[in-house]
Amino acid sequence: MTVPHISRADRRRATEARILDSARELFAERGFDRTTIRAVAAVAGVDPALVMQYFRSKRELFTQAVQVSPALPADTDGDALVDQLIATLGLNLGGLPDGMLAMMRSMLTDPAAADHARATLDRQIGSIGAALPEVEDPELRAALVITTMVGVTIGHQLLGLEALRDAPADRIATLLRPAFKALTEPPH
Amino acid sequence: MTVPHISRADRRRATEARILDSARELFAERGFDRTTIRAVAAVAGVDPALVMQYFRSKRELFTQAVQVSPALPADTDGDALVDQLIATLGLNLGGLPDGMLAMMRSMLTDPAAADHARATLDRQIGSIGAALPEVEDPELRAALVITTMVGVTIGHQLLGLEALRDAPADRIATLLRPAFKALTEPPH
DNA sequence: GTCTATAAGAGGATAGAC
DNA sequence: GTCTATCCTCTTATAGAC
Repeated sequence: MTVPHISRADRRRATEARILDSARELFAERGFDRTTIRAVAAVAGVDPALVMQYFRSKRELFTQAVQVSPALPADTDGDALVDQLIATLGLNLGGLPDGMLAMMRSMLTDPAAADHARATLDRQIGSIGAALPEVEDPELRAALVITTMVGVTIGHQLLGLEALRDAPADRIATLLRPAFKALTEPPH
Repeated sequence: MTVPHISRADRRRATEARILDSARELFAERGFDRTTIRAVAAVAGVDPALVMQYFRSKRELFTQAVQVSPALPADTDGDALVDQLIATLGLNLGGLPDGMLAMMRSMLTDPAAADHARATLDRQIGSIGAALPEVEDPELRAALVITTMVGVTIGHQLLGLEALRDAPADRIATLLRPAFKALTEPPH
């Protein structure tokens, strides 16, 4: 009977992953400052010192925890774009990955998270702006679309505003569609 | 020659106001957690212990610092509303009062600030929703308008996104107007 | 009334035992 | 490799001197 090959390296990776998951969860819930190494360790069921052993600092742990690909919008052009934006928003409202929530949660109070967020959002804005070639100020329009999504997501996921909490995601998407169209359309 | 009547009470009020201003400034810049009593005292040019003497705790200082009336939209109805929203946004982009910025800066990481923000935003949503009697889901639409303004304000004032930083406020307002109209209009 | 001194506690990081 | 013990810093808050 073959022994299952759970090497030390495997165990280590498993533990590391568990720590990372716990960290993401707590960072998403409380932000960078209020999340302690001790709390992360407690949730992961390990010793606090082990967390420091694996990741070298709290900052490093955070950096790795929020390292999630933000799913850049594929470069379709024109009308399909609005559909795609709405789809992305629907996903967002359905539940953003913890890594992304952690970044959003911390971006207003932690400078490093702010840099990360700025870079990510600027990239998305550039990408969307490039898909709007027929209008004036494509980048500005793209920025307004993205910040709208950020605002709605914050209101829904991070603040839990009454009027948004109960609303079904597809109803929100339906209402936002014409707004996005208006933002991305040339004046008629 | 009349002696200027600067009573002890007057001096005290002046000092208190200076502390409050410094606090607002720092809370708006760094958020609740990263603002220290010591830093507030330093900026105000007083002793840290004095800050504690006047306000009883850091929390109390914060509460008083963010106590700004959020300028509820007057209850006009229908089309004037969009104009008013745009005007408010224009003001926001021109520079929100520090008290408001402090609240926004902290609302994602400090539960008390989150409660305050939720209450304020819910109130504004209710007020705007009440001014949209002819459409379905007026509260949801109002929430989307408000969260859009929050998102744009965050991108502009708190994150300083490239594409928004350079844009003149009235250009932003012009682009957002049709989006707000779309959000507040019944389907045609 | 204002400041000095310090208590009290939290939390990140480290060294070394096992 | 994992945990114990501890260090060190920072910060709020308080007590008491001047």
